[in-house]
Amino acid sequence: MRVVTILDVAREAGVSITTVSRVLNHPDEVDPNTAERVQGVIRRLNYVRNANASNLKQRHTGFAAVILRGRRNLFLTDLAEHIVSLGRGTRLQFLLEFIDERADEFLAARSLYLERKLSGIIFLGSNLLGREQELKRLDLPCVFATVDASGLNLNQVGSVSVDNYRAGWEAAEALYQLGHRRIAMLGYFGGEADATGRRLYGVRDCLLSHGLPFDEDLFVDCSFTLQRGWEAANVLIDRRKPFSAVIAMSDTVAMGAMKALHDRGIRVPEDVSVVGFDGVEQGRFCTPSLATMCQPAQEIARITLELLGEMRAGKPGRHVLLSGLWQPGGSVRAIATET
Amino acid sequence: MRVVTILDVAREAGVSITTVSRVLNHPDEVDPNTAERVQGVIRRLNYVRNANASNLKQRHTGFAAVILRGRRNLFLTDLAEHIVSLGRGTRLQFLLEFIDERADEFLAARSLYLERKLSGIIFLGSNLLGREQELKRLDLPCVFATVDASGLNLNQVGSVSVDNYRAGWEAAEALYQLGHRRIAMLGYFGGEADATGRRLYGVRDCLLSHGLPFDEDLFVDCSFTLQRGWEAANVLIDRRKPFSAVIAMSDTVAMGAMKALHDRGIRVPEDVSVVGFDGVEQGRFCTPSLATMCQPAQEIARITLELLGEMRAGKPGRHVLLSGLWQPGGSVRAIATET
DNA sequence: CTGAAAGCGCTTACAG
DNA sequence: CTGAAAGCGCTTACAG
Repeated sequence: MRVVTILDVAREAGVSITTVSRVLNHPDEVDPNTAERVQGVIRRLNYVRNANASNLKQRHTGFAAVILRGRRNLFLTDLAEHIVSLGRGTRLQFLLEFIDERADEFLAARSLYLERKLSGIIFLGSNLLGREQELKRLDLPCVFATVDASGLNLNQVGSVSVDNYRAGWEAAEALYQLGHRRIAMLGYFGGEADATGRRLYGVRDCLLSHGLPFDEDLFVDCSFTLQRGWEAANVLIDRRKPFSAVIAMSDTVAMGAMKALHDRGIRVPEDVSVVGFDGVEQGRFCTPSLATMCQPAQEIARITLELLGEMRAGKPGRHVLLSGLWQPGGSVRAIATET
Repeated sequence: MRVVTILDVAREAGVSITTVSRVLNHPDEVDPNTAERVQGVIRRLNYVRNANASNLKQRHTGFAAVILRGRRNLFLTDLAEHIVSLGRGTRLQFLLEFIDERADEFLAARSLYLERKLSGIIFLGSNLLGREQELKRLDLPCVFATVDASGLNLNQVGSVSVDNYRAGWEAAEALYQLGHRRIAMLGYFGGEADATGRRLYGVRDCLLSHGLPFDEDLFVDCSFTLQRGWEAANVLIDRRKPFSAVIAMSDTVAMGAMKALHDRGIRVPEDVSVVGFDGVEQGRFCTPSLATMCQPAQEIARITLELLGEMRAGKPGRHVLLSGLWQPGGSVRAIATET
């Protein structure tokens, strides 16, 4: 396959390669007529710039890694897809890495960095707890999507996430308003620096604010797969403590739990209401449809790229907090207030 | 951060850059003592080769693209994940591209190739129909996963897929044996060169072999998302032609259809049995669980990498056919044979 | 076994 | 607004 280069375009358009390059990189510095003619030739010849040559000059690799922790997490997969797709327009190419939910994402980041000389890293579903040193060592623009990293206060770090604490609170409040008092929780207590940990704190504090105690027996720790959600709900049921609602820290877990409830002859929402977190498409197609606290995936993806771009341009990282959006669903119902 | 180049290493080791390059690429062509000394300097200086410069000169870049057509196709996403994960051990790095289900994957492949000088392409969910010329033009190792490309007979092309025709036949046969005679189909008639097209032919021919006519009214064309499956099932219901079972050409479509049936007050499996295709995890957590014809994702991923490796080593492409595996589920039931 | 030199395709500071 | 020329960091055919 004969490869079309910038020289072919230049010859065909009767200009120098400098001008062609300018049309590509700084179109406003070129005479509009010339630019148009060159563009025409580019299209006609199907010219595609050689990224290797381009990046060689510009002294960067044009690669950013997207490290996705939690292979089976529908929301993160979705988010990754949005990011990769949005990135197509830009000069960045994304290397998508899937790592295990409880694997070390900083280790993965570091070896990728050395291998590929990345110009940025995007972390999806990371847990920041006690990792400040590792992060500092990385020394390149990092964006955390879905986790608030403002606590770290590093220049090369930005983040975008929903206000997980508030979102957790609001989800619990929604159930409280519907009359629920015995609310079980399925999730992972990752602590203050963890997205889902914050959700749990939000839920707990909402309940406490209403004078409801945090009941250990109504909490089951689980990681974020359908299978684990199913298992966790079974554990919960086996404890034989009454509950009228379940808040799962992700839709995937919620869907696994719905299945478990059904398998045990417990009806949703007649016997138990179920609430998820994330707003994945699958939840809307469950039976009953899953009520959930949505994270705006599109917007998170867009802002992630924006933040990465800013840091690559030398600006300090920012930390963006978005609101969760409550999505009603058939999986919850109002009940007579429990005593 | 000062970047260490091959020149720094050369100076430090007291040799030419040619020799350093040789140590990197053809160590056996260098005097062992020299090689060792250079290696020492490389380590001491933490030299990492600039991939852009290297790739600019070299034939193969160490990058292969995975082009996933059908963003919302759970099975393909799963498969992509397996491939990327398996690839971690090898020298290949995968660039994952998501393109729209009915977009042109060869166009995407071509521009990625030109931009990044790929050393291979993996197509997930491709439709080969009439694309032989485009494929030939690509002129680099290509593997089609989930589509049988043996009909093309190109040296640089390999494929691995389940025997979709047979799998379609067997799914239909399973329903036939349970007494079903009026079997509706949801999917996309992509023709002989399309994975799901073959499934549909298999279903049709199985029905014909039992003397059942192919009824246009019981077929609805739809692409592979939950939403489209939901819509297609509604179209089907609106036609008011009786049917006792639905075969969907993917689990995603089947799950959308189950929701639609439920929304319209039609019970699964009491009123209608539903069968999917793929074997995604979500199907097992549906209510009722989805009976489906599984594709072995792990194995497809493994063989895909194997085939790519073989072709990069100069061997001709092979075409591997696997068997689909029938997975029973609560979404089907036996009925009294219709007349 | 080793090195000087050409060149991969592009970008940009400089001169006009 | 445009072009000639230097150079990004590497690989390899060629000569020694």
